[in-house]
Amino acid sequence: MPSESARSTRKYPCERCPLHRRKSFRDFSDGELAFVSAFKRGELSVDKGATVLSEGTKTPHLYTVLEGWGFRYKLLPDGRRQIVNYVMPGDLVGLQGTLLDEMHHSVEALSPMLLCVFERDRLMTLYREHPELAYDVTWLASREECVLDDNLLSVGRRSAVERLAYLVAFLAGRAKASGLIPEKARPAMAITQQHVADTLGLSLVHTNKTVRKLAERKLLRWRGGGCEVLDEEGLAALAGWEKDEARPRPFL
Amino acid sequence: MPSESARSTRKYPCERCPLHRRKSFRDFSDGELAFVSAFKRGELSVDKGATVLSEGTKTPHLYTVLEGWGFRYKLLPDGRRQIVNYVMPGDLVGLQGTLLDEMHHSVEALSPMLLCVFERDRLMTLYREHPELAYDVTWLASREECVLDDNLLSVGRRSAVERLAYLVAFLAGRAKASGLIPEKARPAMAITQQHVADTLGLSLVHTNKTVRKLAERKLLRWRGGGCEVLDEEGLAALAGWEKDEARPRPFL
DNA sequence: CGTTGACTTGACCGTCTTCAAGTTTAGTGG
DNA sequence: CCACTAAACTTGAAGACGGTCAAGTCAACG
Repeated sequence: MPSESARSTRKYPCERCPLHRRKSFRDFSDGELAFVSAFKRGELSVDKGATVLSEGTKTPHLYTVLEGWGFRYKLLPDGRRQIVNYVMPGDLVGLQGTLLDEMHHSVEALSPMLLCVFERDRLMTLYREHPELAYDVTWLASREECVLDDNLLSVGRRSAVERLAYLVAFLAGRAKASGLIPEKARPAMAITQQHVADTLGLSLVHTNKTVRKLAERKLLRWRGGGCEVLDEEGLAALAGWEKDEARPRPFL
Repeated sequence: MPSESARSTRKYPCERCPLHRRKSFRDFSDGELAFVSAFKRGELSVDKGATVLSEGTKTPHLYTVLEGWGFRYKLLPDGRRQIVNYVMPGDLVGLQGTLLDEMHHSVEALSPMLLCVFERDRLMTLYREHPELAYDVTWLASREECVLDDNLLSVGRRSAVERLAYLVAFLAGRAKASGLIPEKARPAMAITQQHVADTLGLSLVHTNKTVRKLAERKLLRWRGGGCEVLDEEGLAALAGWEKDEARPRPFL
């Protein structure tokens, strides 16, 4: 039974999608679930450090992150790198490549990742048959835009200390909401100071000294190749930022 | 005849929409034209310097820029301002406010502007009845995301001179494609150095000195309250950037 | 002809970068 | 378990880039 065996290579059929279990994500109707289930064409799992999507290429795929996390980045010809955002469970990856024909950024895994695979050619079918889901796709694109606006404000107008505080609070908040890290425990994220530097538009050396400053103020701690958040509210206050309340959000 | 007089207050009925005339914008089918025509609820014209949309508010409207241009920006509590992008003819304004419930940025006019007014509550109808148009809306959101990625790369990783070169080339390219300025003539944009500073994440003083440097290199000229582009390719080369070819793009 | 907003300029200072070492940690094979 | 290696993190010193302060000039407008 080939179809059965093909099915069985999937870790998660849509009915048991790990995202549905989380209260921060919205529910599907039966019709939607059936459609998405058929829309899903497989799963992609990649190692930590692997490139998921590459600038300048055209993939036939579109993904939703199921497990793990990674980052989106762009490079200048001489190698300078800017991380523009992070991708976490529930995020749609590669939509730009689908709509604009070609990827304008790359995506790399920060941990082992599991992604749900869709086919870009069938996105129009989704738009035709499930307007509510199409609306959700636009919602996701719009929220990404909103996050980018915030990041731009940060990089353009905040000092190094404020930028770091904002980034850490932002990542911790999203990681909790997406189920990447437990909601109750102290947030901890496996990330390198080089990544932080490339996100904030700072040098590695200065990033290190800035981390040190926030550690002295007992707002965070750096240990074992990762960042531990000690005082989420203190960080947010320092950045002059308030997290918007987490209402159930859509996903595919 | 009230309905007649209501109609006549419009400068542009959709059949004579100034955007349709431009080759950089795609064509509507008859059905789409009819729908959009009914979707349109009015026109909004604002003076130079007026606030079109305000962070934290909820408008019942969604707009497409017909004439003029403006900028999107965010503020920190202490007044520091970051301009995140510019809006030009054909751009959809206020989509975030529609999907995310509340505006997360403000929009201000850089010239007198004329905007086409839609009602946010009817966007779902558009998604249900015209999937192709819904797809276009997502396309627009996706392209905005792409531009923001580029701006973030610029602010985070380019030097002041490179940043300015990139911005000017970027604005000139978009202004021509959107019909804001004539395609043939030397591009000139009425903008203040304070706006440029707030876009690039620089101080006004340093922006001025940077403008001066590019002027010495004969790449641009500042005169009469605006910026004149002398060497678009030289600017793009300096920024390490290449403009993507202009294929017909969607709009509402 | 005085006021206002935009642009200029110079001097000084601080943040952040670069360079050039370190040290610590985690992973690997003996 | 230990030695070896590579990657990540740390630290200090010197200097560049960009910020701040404080005066300007200039053009447009009433």
